[in-house]
Amino acid sequence: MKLNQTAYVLLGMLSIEDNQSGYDLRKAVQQSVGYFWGESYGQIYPTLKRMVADGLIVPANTAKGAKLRRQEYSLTEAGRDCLRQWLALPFQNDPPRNEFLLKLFFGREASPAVSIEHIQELNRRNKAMLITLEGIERYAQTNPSPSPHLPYWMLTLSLGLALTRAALDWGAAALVTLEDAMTGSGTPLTTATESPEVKPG
Amino acid sequence: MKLNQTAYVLLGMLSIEDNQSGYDLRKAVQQSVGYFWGESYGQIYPTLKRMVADGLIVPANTAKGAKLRRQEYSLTEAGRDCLRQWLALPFQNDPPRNEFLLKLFFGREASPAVSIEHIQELNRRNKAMLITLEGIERYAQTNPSPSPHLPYWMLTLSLGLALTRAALDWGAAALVTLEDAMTGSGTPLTTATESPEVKPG
DNA sequence: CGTGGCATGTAAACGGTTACATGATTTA
DNA sequence: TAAATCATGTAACCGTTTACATGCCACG
Repeated sequence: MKLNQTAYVLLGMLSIEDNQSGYDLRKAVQQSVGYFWGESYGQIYPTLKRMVADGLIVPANTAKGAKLRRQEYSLTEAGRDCLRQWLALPFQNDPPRNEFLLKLFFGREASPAVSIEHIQELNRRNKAMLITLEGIERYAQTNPSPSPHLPYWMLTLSLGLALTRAALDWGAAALVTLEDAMTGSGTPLTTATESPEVKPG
Repeated sequence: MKLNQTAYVLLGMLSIEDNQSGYDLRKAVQQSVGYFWGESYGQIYPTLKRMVADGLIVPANTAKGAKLRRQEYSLTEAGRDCLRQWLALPFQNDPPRNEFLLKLFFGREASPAVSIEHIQELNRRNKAMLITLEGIERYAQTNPSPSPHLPYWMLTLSLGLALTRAALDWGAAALVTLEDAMTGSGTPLTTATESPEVKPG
């Protein structure tokens, strides 16, 4: 019984809240771990079937209502055990692929304006991300929840905040570097014959 | 002619240094962009064939030596154009999948010791990464290269450094939080009723 | 009555990794 | 001569995304 990562996310989500449908789980993933994890229906539904076959979850009929044709699931003991075992395993470094950094690395082949635009776009995305994360942080602080999950959630949140802020700081400095080099007197970036100095600090 | 990302990496690498074989390119990728990009032979060799068929690169015989049976390639004008067009396109946010954060998010289901161990492991990996990146930085500063690529390379390097340092700072603080909560008097982590404060600055 | 959200699912295609197979050359 | 590295390639497999298909329900 070898599972894919999707299965573990679903187990985790069901460990937080039971009796969720595939649709619910997709939303839950998006709204909670969405900024560092994604799942698609094409992955979720087949995986749920498989997890039922493996005895990790059981179909559970909606107690109240049951208006729509929807299938909810809940964890079995085996499912909870499986989740715990997976949690204790060392985490894998996801195969790192950062298209932004790749384009920046090859930036010399294009006009400096291209790299500048990419950095500005990165800054825009990071600013939006920061606003989102700060909103969550504010919400958590003003609506103190007694959930035992909260400390862990706040830790993931604070890493997100720290990385986003660090990237924004870098972005501001990088723009200055590139724009200086672009408008600089003797050493335009694309035909540099001397190595421009990267100032430490 | 729709290309995969691998093709663009290879174009970029050949734009930096011409006449490289599949083997060379793999090494070049590992040694330069390895900390944010990976490529395997199973991807590189078929892609090279395709790029030849598409006229983006041409097989070039080794001028000097040619001892080993190896096939080198060099960029065509079409290949260079193709690279430039791609560079100017907006970058995609890679589907973000961070298994470390996922396990931390579900941490409540395991013992706090499990999450602590994960953070310690993350810190170990980040420390190693920091040493590597700082080594590259030191090398670049003591061996000033006149390469016009250098400013771009240094930018990618400095982002790597900034993110790694931010993650290490977070890791130290997170350990304190978790260990405090673990040994704390009234509010063990698994039944926390107060949200731990995330100190700004 | 139409739109948008709820809800489930499948099929095709893709991109990528892994394992395997082969053999030459260099270095110890 | 053994081991490490150079060097190329293929086949199987996996996980994932995307597009497509279907249809119900609530609300305006």
